[in-house]
Amino acid sequence: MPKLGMEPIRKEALVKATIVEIGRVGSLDVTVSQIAKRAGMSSALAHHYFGSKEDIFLAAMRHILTLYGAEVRGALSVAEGPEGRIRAILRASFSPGNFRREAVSAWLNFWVLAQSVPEAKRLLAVYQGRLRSNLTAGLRPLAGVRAPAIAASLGAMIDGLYLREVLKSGPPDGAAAAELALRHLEAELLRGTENAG
Amino acid sequence: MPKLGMEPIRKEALVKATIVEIGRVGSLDVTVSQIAKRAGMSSALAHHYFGSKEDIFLAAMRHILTLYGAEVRGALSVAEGPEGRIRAILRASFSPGNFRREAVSAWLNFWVLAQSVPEAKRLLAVYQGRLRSNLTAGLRPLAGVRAPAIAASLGAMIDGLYLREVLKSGPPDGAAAAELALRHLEAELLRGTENAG
DNA sequence: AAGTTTATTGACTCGTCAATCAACAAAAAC
DNA sequence: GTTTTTGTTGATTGACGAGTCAATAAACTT
Repeated sequence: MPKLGMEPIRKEALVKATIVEIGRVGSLDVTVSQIAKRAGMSSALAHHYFGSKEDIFLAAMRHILTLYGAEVRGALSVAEGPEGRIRAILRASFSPGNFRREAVSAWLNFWVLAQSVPEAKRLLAVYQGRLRSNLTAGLRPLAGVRAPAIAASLGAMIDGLYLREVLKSGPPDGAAAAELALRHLEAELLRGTENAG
Repeated sequence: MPKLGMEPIRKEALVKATIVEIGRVGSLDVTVSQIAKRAGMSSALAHHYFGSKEDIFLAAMRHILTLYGAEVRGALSVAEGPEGRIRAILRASFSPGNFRREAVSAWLNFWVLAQSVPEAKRLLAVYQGRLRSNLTAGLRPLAGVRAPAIAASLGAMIDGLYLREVLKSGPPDGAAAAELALRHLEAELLRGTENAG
């Protein structure tokens, strides 16, 4: 009993199933059949809607990036003042959702994927560019011309803290990571005032 | 004409070939046959010396970690003074060797591997522990009781800068990354003196 | 010299998996 | 009401790959 307009529904189900499976296995070694089964359809249908396995992965990556982007935008929309905006970005970056097994596996594997799949690399560049842009905008009133430089180092700090938190044994602590990032920012701003004064 | 004592030679050749292949492909999707071929032997022999493909990967990971450790030790051995020791660690961490394709792929994939293979996770923890310990020791004379905290953030900064440098388009610039890490350190130390004074 | 250990590989097994295809079903268009 | 479009799957193909094994050969032991 084929209902019409299934395509977007099926695609979304496949994307979500892909992320879950990657999280379950911890790598990209997931079969199209596994994904399709979790999404409640045959593997043939997965191939029908997405042309290939790689296309499924890329769609999943876009979805993860979209989720993250939405989280940042949501946090920014209720933030007040420059420091509030920076805090909002940190809160979004270190939110519990980003530490769920699926998200962690997704990010780590997308970094690997970016090594060999140009489109994956492009997507990651888009994400990094947006993060840098958001940080720079938030920092401008606080750091003036030094905003871009501080945004760059803060961006690296965010990635590094995330990686640490994710690789360490035991439950990740996003709040602690955000705290450390803020301390880094404070230190950088402090040097700015010293140089300026 | 089987010469005796081939085992260590074969194993080393396999480990190096594994790293090269991972670098070439950009992922762990390398076959034992590919590795064995590059190492100049049959795949059966690879299975003979290492029990399984996973064992080969873990040996390769140990090798990468050993290389990195040796680089750090070498740089430390000629370093003078606390700041010199920190600089040495940064120089080793951002050395050109760590930005070679093989090393990059190795690190990224080992992070992924650590998600599902406990031994891989353990090895990464050893590496992180050593880095933290080295940084803390070097920072002690500069930062006193704040040394451990600064070491933690500097460690995250190192990983984050490495990741950025590795994921960005264009040739990586280890020197620039080391420079940013040093600036971060300066900022942290500056705050320390302010609080102390 | 007979037996054991080490080195080595080609051939093989057994499984898996991405991708394709033929076929079927229902809705829409004409 | 027939044709076309959309949805769907079971079955199949074709390839590949990890791991095993029997067989061969050289060294070392006794």
